[in-house]
Amino acid sequence: MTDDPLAFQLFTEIGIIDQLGGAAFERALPAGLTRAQFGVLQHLSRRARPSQSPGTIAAAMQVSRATMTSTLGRLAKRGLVAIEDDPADGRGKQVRLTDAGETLRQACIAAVLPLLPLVGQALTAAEQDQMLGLLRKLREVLDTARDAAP
Amino acid sequence: MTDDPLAFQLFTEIGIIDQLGGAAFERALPAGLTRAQFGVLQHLSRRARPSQSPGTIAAAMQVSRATMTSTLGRLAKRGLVAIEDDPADGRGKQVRLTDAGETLRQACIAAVLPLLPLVGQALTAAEQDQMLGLLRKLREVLDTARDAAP
DNA sequence: CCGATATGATTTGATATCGAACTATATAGT
DNA sequence: ACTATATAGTTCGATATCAAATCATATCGG
Repeated sequence: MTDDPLAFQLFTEIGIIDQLGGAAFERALPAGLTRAQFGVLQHLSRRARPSQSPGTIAAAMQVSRATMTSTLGRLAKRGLVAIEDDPADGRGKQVRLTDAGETLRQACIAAVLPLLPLVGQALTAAEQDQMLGLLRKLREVLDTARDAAP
Repeated sequence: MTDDPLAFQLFTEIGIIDQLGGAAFERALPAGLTRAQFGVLQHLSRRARPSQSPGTIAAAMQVSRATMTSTLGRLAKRGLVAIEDDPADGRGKQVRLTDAGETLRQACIAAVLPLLPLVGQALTAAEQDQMLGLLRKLREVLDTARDAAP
């Protein structure tokens, strides 16, 4: 069970943590919001530009445009974002957070904050820092490899 | 963008790495096999017991029984595993790897090995070791929290 | 100016995943 | 023995995700 190559084990652990952490996260989120949906709200609220194209958001979230179409559709149906035609480009759309979206986003933050100490229970601040550095290095290489391969 | 709590950033990186790594992995896998399917083949081949119940496999893979029903169904349809009634328990099933499944599993390993050096490109062996230790600590806490919460 | 190519978004069809409801069998408790 | 409860597996309806195909509009080249 532990005779796999180190790299294999790394991805196994990462996959499990993503699953466990994501599940805990969504359990805490109000109103049946999903991680993907919260991610979009969070992304939109952090941007200086009040409105972005679906493609830009998809790239930032590292998902395909097809996925983003579907997620944005659900958010729009709940009135959390507004999607309008881009006046500057007939093909494009522009997405912005509505007031309801911003309100719910803040509620999500509040709902999720209590989970954070859990990480502190596992790792000291120094360890978290260290881990973040390692994860970033790994992510950058994977990112580069992806751009190169297809 | 980086003013999130550390723990937040950790999970963000982990999510992205899981996505990028998983995508690269599945691109390398032959015959449109998925990570989930490969995981089951791999799990079955590593066990001393030649046959396991769906529930046991689901627990080992950290997914719900419902998910495993669906994945096993697809594997069985391709003849990679055999599913039979458990003679000792009228409710249960027993799953085992077929010869075709074992053959394909080995092909998967061969197809995927070339990806591993990618990790070495990002992290030294010592760093990988360190990271694995940190990931395991985090996973264990999340695992315990999950068992406690529901 | 127009045909060729590129780009933005959507649709379609597949897989994974979950929780909840359901079926069938097993086990416990009295 | 019989009812109550627990467990194994499946089914259902959502969501996320992707690749490929499609549609509309932009842009480029000549």
